Amino acid sequence: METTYTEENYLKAIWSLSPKSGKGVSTNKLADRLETKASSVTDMIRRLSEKGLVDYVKYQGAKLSDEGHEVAVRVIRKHRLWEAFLVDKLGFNWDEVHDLAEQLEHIRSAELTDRLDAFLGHPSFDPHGDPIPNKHGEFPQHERVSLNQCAPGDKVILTGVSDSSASFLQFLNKLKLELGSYLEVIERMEFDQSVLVKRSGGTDQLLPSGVVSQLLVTRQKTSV
Amino acid sequence: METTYTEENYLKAIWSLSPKSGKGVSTNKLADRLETKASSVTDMIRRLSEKGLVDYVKYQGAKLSDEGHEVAVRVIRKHRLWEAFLVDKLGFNWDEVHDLAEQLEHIRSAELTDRLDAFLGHPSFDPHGDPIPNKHGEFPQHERVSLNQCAPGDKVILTGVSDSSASFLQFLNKLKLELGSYLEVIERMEFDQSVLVKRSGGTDQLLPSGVVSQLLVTRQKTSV
DNA sequence: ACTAAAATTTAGATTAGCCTAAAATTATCT
DNA sequence: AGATAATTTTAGGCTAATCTAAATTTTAGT
Repeated sequence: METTYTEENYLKAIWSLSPKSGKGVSTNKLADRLETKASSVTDMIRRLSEKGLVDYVKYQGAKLSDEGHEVAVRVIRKHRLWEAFLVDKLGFNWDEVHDLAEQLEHIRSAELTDRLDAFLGHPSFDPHGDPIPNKHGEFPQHERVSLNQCAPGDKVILTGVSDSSASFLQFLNKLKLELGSYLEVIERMEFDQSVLVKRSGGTDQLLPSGVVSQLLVTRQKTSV
Repeated sequence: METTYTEENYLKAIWSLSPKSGKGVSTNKLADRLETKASSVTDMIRRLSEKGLVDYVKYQGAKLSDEGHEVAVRVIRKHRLWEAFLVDKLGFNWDEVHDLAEQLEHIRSAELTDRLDAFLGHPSFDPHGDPIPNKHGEFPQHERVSLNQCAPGDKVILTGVSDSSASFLQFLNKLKLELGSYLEVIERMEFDQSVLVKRSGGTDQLLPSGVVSQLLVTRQKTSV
């Protein structure tokens, strides 16, 4: 089955917006994500449905079919591998690579993808900390939680962010936070829900609640 | 100026088919190269002409404008750099990479192109021996020398002959040598000054000294 | 030079992806 | 439940890139 760039972008958007409930993704949400109009989305969804890539019932949003899911995961794999390449090999900053990967993810060649994967040493996570599915579409095991959900005493590694906007990523740079950063939760401030953490150097740092809620971490050790 | 993939492919085709005479490239030649119909070519040429990328006079073919030439060379630069990447870094064979490079050449990012260039060590030639223009669009100097003057280890492209007699050219055909052929000098035989070379397929071939002295080559990479 | 052949352009259609405006459906609020 | 708001779909059009078939222009042969 041949898919166009645009179709792949729709499938990817449906994948990432799909609620755990198993419900369809609404037309407006897709239009919003894809920066297009609801009517265009309806159009495309119907075409994807005719191709068997999406299950679609009028007024009930779009769900990926098994085949659509496969295509979406393949594109996501390529996106994340290219991001890893751009950062690890070409020296880009992790906040500069998204738009480039949006282009590179559509290059068609399973052989290229697999060779790139090998060249990079079969990485499990991309520079944003997102998991990279393997060639069979399987995601690596990992349990990530929001820093919000951590208790004083938790020792964690920053493995991802919920907000990938440039302004947020630049703010993180200012805070000297990056993927792989080690943090120990000291205390959550009652006053405004900001969180005091200890950094690997031993220095303390106060993280505003707006930041805390966007940080995804993997627990190294849970207190209590 | 924004250019679509298709426009870039047209510009590239015009570039590579442009005769030295300075005449335009004919509609049919372009249709042939681009595997499309003459009427489609006329259409596109007119659009490129309106954009100022091509100089076009009805029935007289297409010539690149200065701006069109710039665009074409930028695409060619990307194509050849990606080919070098695929072969040198990912281990593809040089005859497997063309179609992939046809996709990758359209990735839009001067920054990426320049970083890739640096990552590859600013190569002057791609795996097919074609010169890679630098970021200013300048092609590397190619100095032609007689194959006689090459040392073992030199990697060269056949770019000319000193003897244009029919009998010599027919002999070259027999030897399957043509302009653009890639050769790696293995050894010069003391006995009769014939030269052992490795051809692109990996096979060795012995060239009699009479032939060697008439072949003009461009060094891709000099040993020593 | 004239005519036949070849090359090129024009005319009119098609498809993917998008748009606006209007109509239809579903959700929400008293 | 009924009215209104929000969401979604339909209808009708647009553009880029392509096609076929017909018309035009150039080239080549005698």
